[in-house]
Amino acid sequence: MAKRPTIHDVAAAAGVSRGTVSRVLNDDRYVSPAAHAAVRRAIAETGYIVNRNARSLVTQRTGSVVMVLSEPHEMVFEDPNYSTTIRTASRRLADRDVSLVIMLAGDDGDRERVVRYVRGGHADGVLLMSTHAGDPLVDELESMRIPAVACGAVVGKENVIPYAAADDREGARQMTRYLVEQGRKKIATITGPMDTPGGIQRLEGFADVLGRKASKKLIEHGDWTQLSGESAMARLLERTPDLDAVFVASDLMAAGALATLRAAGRRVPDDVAVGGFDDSSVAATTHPPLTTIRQPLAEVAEATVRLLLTLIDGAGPVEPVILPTRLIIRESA
Amino acid sequence: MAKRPTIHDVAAAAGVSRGTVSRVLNDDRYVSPAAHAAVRRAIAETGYIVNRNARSLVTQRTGSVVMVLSEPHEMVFEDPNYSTTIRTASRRLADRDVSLVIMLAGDDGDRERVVRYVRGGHADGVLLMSTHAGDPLVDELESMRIPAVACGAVVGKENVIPYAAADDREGARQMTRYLVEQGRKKIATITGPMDTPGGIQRLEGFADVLGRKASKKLIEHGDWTQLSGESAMARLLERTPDLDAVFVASDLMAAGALATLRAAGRRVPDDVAVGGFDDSSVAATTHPPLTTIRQPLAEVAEATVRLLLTLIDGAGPVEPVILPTRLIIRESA
DNA sequence: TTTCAGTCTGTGAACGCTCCCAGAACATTC
DNA sequence: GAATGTTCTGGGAGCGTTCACAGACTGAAA
Repeated sequence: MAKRPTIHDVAAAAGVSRGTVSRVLNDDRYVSPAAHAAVRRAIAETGYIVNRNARSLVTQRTGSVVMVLSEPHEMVFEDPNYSTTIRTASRRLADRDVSLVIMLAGDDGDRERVVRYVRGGHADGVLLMSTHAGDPLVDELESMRIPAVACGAVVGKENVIPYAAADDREGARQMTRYLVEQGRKKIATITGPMDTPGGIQRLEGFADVLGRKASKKLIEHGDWTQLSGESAMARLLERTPDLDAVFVASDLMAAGALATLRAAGRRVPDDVAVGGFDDSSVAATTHPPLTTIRQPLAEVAEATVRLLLTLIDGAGPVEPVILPTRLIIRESA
Repeated sequence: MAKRPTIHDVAAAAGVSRGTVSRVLNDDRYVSPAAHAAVRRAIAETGYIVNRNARSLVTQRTGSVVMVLSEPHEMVFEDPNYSTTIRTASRRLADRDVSLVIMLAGDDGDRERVVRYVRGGHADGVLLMSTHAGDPLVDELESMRIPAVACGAVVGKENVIPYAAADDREGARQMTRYLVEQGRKKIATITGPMDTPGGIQRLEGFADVLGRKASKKLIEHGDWTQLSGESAMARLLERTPDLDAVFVASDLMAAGALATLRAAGRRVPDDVAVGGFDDSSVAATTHPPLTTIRQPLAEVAEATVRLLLTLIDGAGPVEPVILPTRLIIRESA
């Protein structure tokens, strides 16, 4: 590889000094139009590209951001959201010439690595993905005072880690209301894990609409997996055979619930209406296709990035951003 | 943020010189046990973390790798493989203390950014994901002589960009053979785009088994989406109403094909057997669940990383790695 | 005792950039 | 024409490392 041109080469080619080239590079004041043009030309001629390492060394800014993916169980695989979020975030950050580093935080070793990375000053900010309640990493980041935001609230840290998220609670209300409007009388729900914002808030939305009709008997918990949806549905059916609708807090669990209902000889939606949540790719492939709540995943990711950049620029403080969901009517309800 | 300790501080604390500390840091020869211990202790005491920028500046090595995601159409969203690949790659790279930067290469602007990044010396290697035939980026990277490998072959560049991939061709043979063994006589196929390795090789495998019985009439092309699977199946059905099996080159397209078949009143698998490919998450949720071919995604990602690291270490040259697939029997065939 | 190879250590010189200061060049005002 | 600002430029210093080199200290062989 031929030696890359440095700021020196550009300066020589333009007939000015390093200082002037640096000023052009950083849009500083006080550069004569002539010098500016000469430098621009020299940069083009030499194919000069600024060396970020050298720059970071003196500015203490890195021009990159870490996205930390928590994967407590291997199961998170099933989450199709990651793809969208990673792409969207990458795109928006690139618009600002900030690069995105991905790090996993599954076990303590991983977490230690993240801390070392951040403490080493290799990132200007941190983007938390699906961080669970009580994750020690959050406290560590907090103590480092590095700009950090979460994509989806971090349960218990809503006031310390800013976040962007879909309006889970209102989404759950939309679905529950819809089921009520369809004339359903005995509406049950299968929730997500109660240490995740989706688990908690979708249940709250459900309860908001049903009030005291949302009895304990009609609530079961899953862990977002299809299998957990199957078994939760079975328990529900055993306890309340005459239920006529169920709001499932994720499409994947809803797919499981559908299987159980079919096995039990219940027709969907005739006997039992099923509502999902997410509008993920499985929603269209189930039989019948799922009526569900669409989350604006890309917008959530964009908002998260926006929050982080604001924080990094020191233009904060920032408020959480909650984005609206939408009812998608298919055939299951 | 309190000023971070430098190698100087460690040296002072340990009562040695910068050089010795550096030697300990890099496991150099010729450090006395006493000095070694003192430095280790000092590092722990001061909480010292090496500054990678400063190091990169002199070593010209960055300790990071870029993963370039091509997204020619927005559609690639549907690809559930990204998640797995990103996670696996991140994990394996982390084992070697290499960090993973994600960049998109959707349009020319993106590509230009990638080139600038790499040319700027910010990565030790490049990991190409789902790069299409004829992507100009490949030539550019080639001319930069930076270590690059692909996850899945780059069509037309198989001999210049090393890669790891699932054995698409043999996987297709497995499925086709299985359909034949089940006594199916008129077997059709829906392929992927013919500028992708999966599109090409899964068709080849199909043809390998069927020989001249794989007539043009029984072949239709899709673009990996569910919708394209629906319409391809419709065309097939119209042209050859008496087909009794179809091998679909992806699960998502297979889900589409199932919908068309159901709409046409064909029972699956009684009238028509359907075989998919990927064993992605939709495979289990379709009705009936898909018999399909499982790709070892995580292993492919691991192998890709291994190839790249070998190349970076200059321990190359390397050979492409092809990993075996497995037939997963469910109910659709 | 001298010689020599092998170990170990400290130091100056980069790496490529930005920051800051001193001073030159130019306008403007009295 | 001097005094005072304003714009612009060059170059030294320093960011935190590694690397190469020179020199000091060992112990064994001559």
